Amino acid sequence: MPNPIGFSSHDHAGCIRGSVAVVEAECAARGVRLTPVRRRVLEILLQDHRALGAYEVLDRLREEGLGSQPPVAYRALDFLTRNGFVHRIERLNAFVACTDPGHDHAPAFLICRLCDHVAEAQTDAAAGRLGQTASQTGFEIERTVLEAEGVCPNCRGEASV
Amino acid sequence: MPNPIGFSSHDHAGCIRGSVAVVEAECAARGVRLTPVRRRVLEILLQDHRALGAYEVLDRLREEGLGSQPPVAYRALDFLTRNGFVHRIERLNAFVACTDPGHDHAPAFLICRLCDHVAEAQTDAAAGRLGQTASQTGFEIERTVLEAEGVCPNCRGEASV
DNA sequence: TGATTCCTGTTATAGTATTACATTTGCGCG
DNA sequence: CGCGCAAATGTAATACTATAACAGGAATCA
Repeated sequence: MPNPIGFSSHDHAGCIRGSVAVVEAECAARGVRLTPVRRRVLEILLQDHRALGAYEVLDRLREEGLGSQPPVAYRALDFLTRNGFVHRIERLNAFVACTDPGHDHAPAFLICRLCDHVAEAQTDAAAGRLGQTASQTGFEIERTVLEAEGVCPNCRGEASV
Repeated sequence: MPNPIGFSSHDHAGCIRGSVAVVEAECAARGVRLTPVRRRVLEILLQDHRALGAYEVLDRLREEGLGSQPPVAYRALDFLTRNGFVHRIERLNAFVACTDPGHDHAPAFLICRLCDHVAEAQTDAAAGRLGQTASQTGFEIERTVLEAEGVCPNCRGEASV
């Protein structure tokens, strides 16, 4: 998959089907279960390339009778993030579907503060300047969070600050 | 100031006095007010090179009779972060005093998941791979969050995973 | 079929953050 | 001086985010 999906139009229905299929295959390969709730949460997140809060996800589940209490949503989100199918956006306390499930990667995000859309990119932050500082001091990096906030190309066109 | 303070011992009392003095001068220069609550919150954060949650800060304020409701702490923290004297750690929903107040900079953090200490470093993430992706797509980066989670040199020595 | 493990349902509660409005303080200016 | 504005604080109420704890159900495998 090329790089920064999220701010440009594309075959969205196909994009959803494709991702679900990949995740299904990955789950089978890893011997973990993509249960109905988990699958539905993934689909909900795939609908938008937007970050949704856990309670937004929960609201949708409720409408569909798939569970109505917070732990239902949090557990599904936890499963999906543990397996790399969904990423958590720390800056927003929210979640987005991974645009490239199946490959291990250190994700980075471009977050539009106007429309809340999120694009996923790749990072090698741990290899750069921060990585040098870390190795100099003996700090062992296990995970990096890299999130850039700003204005996306679509919103830049539309005047408003 | 050299680089990664936070995991090594140093003249801490002096470090606090120095930072407060710099912040005082900056406030005067910018025509903003370092009120008693704001000053105290800064000092509280300077005590540790640890990230404190807003409610931890609030507890200390309460003990000292400086305000007892959440907005008191949040407003002071907001002032301090707006002015770059304190940074917010998104990963922890918490706050640390800046180790180099007075200079505009894009901070990055090394967060130890065992002892919760935080070291501040510099970043140029917006110039690296993520910056390329951004400029290719027309995304305008305003701010970056770069936080690395792992194990600090002190905790690595002490066996426990 | 029974044991085990993983998943789900539900209640309750903990932790983080903001809105709204009343009051006070600092400060420039007539 | 004292009026008036802007900024800061005090306080109550509430919204949003997340987890603990335990009971029950479903899939898997000996």
